[in-house]
Amino acid sequence: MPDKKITADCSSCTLAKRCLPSGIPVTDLYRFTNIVSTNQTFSTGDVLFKQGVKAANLYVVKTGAFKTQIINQFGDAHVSGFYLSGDIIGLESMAGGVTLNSSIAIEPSLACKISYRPLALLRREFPSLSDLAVKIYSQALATTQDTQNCLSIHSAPSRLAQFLILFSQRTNQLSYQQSDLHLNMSRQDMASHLGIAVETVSRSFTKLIDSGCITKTGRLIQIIDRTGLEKIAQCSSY
Amino acid sequence: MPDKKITADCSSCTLAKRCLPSGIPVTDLYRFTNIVSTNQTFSTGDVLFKQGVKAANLYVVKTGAFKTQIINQFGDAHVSGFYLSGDIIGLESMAGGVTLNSSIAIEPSLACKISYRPLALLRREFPSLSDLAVKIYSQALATTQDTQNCLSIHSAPSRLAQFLILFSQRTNQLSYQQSDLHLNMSRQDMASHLGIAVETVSRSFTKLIDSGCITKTGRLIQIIDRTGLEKIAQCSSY
DNA sequence: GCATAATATTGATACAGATCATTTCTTCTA
DNA sequence: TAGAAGAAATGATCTGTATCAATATTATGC
Repeated sequence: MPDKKITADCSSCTLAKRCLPSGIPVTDLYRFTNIVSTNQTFSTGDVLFKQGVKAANLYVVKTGAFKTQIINQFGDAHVSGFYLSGDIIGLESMAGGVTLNSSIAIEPSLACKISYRPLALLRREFPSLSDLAVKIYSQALATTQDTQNCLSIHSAPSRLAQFLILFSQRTNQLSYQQSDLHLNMSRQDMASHLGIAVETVSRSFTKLIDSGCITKTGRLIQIIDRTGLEKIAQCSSY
Repeated sequence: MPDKKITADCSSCTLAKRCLPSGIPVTDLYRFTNIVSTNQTFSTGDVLFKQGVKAANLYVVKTGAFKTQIINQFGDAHVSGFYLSGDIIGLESMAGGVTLNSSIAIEPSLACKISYRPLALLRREFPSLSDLAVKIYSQALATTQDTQNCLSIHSAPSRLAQFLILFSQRTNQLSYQQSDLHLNMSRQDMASHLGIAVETVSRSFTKLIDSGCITKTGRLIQIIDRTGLEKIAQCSSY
């Protein structure tokens, strides 16, 4: 019974404690695993969903990373967010019925797909799942506020510094002092997300390195002086 | 029994259809009115809640307008959002237990206060209220994404144009083509929210007026050429 | 209705970052 | 491993916006 094996995966998943199953009593977990398609594989550039189509699913990132982007009428894309292990994609389109953005894998990734409808039914049945939903949404809102705050910072190096701080907080939630971070996204994606030119991203990296706050080898960043980085991030924000 | 009169207010409220009561069966509405402090009055500058204190309440704007702002360690304030009639304030702090921003009235206003705790109990009891919560959160996320998108626009006039479009969509949800809009906030607040200098806000207004897209008398804006305004908004966004 | 303060606009200048061009580095494939 | 294609960094120039200063307009209290 290979099917059962796949859908029964949630109980042994390393993310289970942070993910939606934590909202369901262990004895009823099978109810949840029935509505999940676990561990779907995505290569870099693969699309989870396109902007403007019927919104039908949530995706939980298991490994790897995704971005969401919004494309306006002139075809300009803006990267609205990055999603890492444990993050949930598709929350903002649940009410409207139409996807507000596209979601794309930015490295080889695994994600679990959950349909809106059966999830809503489960939520109605299990109050603890309803509580979890509110908690997840509340945190998602807090995260977008952080991002928004970051975008309101003026100088490019400050904005990049703030981005690195936020990113390191998200990737190293367990050990805040962990200083290594792997930037999964291209400079192009970072530039779009931060609202600055690609070249300016590079130059800003150079400045952060010269100031002695970070080191960089490829896409691997090491934060040497977190306090210094925070000082740079706090300059010239409205 | 004046107390009863006040708490029984929701059934006759003009916002009831958009507000939380719509998630509760009419026959049980009294359960909801019991946990609401309706029509609390606020003068310009009055504070709903301060950043960094215990988060305990949601506020629904009945009339008037509020802003939320985040203050960093250096005392720089960033206006993260504006809240108008029907909007709900305090959603993002529900999970963490601590307020992530301050909320301040920007004109004489009325707001209804709802405590988190009893609301959560009601939500567990009424699945339709749980559905509504998800819908409200989803829409709130969509709104912040709009804002974020706006902040990623480069040129100041484009950003202002986009802000005006979004603002008019929010204030005139019923009649999209309505072209009058009253900007409740000061130039300072707009500047902070848009991440540009106050002077640049003024200059950008002048440009929008010169281009023939809008007219302006004080804080009252009239959109003359919506298509033109949208074109300006779409220029030079990443 | 006037005086004062607060808010908003306009002007002049300097600088940060966009843009285009070029070089260096990295990654992928044969 | 070499070569090609892509991504990232660096350089030079020019434009847009921040900043500081001054003026105009709108609100507010007496």
